[in-house]
Amino acid sequence: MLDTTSADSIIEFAKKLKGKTLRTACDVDFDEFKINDKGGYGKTAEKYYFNYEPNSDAEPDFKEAGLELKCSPLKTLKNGDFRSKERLVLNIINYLQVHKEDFESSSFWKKNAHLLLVFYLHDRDLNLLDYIIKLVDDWKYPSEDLKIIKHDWETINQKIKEGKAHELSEGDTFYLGACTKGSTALKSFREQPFGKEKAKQRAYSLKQGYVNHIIASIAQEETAVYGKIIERPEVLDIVQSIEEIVISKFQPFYGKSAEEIAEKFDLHFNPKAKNYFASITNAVLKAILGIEQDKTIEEFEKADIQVKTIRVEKNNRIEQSVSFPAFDFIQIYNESWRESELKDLTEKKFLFLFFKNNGNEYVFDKVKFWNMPFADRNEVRKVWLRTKKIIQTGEIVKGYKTDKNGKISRQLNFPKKTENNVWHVRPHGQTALDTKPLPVMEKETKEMSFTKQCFWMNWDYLRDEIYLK
DNA sequence: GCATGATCATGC
DNA sequence: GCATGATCATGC
Repeated sequence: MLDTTSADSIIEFAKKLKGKTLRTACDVDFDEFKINDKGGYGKTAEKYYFNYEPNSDAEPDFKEAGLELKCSPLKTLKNGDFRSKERLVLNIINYLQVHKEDFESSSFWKKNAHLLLVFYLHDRDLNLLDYIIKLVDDWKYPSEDLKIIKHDWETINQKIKEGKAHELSEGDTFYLGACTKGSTALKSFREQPFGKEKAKQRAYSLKQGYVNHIIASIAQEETAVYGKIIERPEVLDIVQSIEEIVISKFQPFYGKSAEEIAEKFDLHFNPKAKNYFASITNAVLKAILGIEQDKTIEEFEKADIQVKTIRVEKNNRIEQSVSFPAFDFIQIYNESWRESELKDLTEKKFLFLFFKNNGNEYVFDKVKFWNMPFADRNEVRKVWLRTKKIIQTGEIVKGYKTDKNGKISRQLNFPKKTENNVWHVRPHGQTALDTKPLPVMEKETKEMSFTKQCFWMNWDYLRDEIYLK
């Protein structure tokens, strides 16, 4: 018998879901219901497994036990490991109220201090009732994480107090994000207390990287995989944030050459490799932060930080724009901007490591944390929409060019660097023959695949908005 | 074998 | 000098 006043009893009951599906776990004839709406999974579990009516109260779902139920999808990696399919969305940020709260008495903390997590394996071909439940456990934030989450919560509050709720971005924070929630329609815009501009509705959320950390922790793989930057949580009481800790650790190396740094850490990389500087910075990042080389940087993973190594020339010119992984034409074709990977990327936090050419070598210049300002995110959106349009029409190739060696290259219609101040599209594969499938036949080549492409951040945008600022 | 994080090479 | 299409070394 489920005792809804006891957290232990509820958790124990929930754990019986492991290995089952909602259809097999609930004593209900689901053929009588139609369940397919978004959020349907959690509602169904609440109603038919835990036997209570879903609500949107400010209190946790299991009020007496202080337990908030969250159901969330997993995906499987090629090696069989589980990862979170998405961020974990928590309660809506009430812009008109939260500025009066402090963390300990906040609506966020009241509702989400103790989570009951049900992770199921998502499969687009299945009815949600048939998703297999893989991991079930409760979650309380370890004290070192909680300090970062509290700092994140305060960062979000600060922006609201400055009348900038409409400019909120997930990249503002590390573990706890302010993610958009609800439709893009006008009705999902909200008043904010200190600004005239209406702000898109957002919810507190645990970043995908942080959810992965929870999953690893539940699956007890954690110690094998992760290293930590912050060994002693009390450090955070003195220093303000992850940003300041990382920057302070890098500062002693400013002015040293890449070779000097590599030598100091006994690192050996091929200087001709295109990722030479990235290899060094990645290894040094770990060395400086006191992390073993075969581990990943836990705090960075949890916060989904994008690390980019950049070479700057003497005149502050940055020779190369910044690339990202090749995109999937079919995915873009099927998605809206709101669902897109690129929209997520524009809300991520970046760590840039700059090396500057002093005439005969590249010297470690500085590091900079950054996330994209509101107005520029909209520019990226425009580039994405144009890219999608081109994929939809199948008009990718504009023409051909032959160089003096008789080598033919194609001219493409994808958004070029000259068309937008922030962002563009260019090829990104092993060769021009390295392709990905298309949803619509390319009109010129008559092929159902095309040379891999990716989004790029314009180098002059990087120089003006990040390096020189 | 391919994703990744980059740089190279050509021509205007 | 810079835009653009193409390509490379590495690691898993």
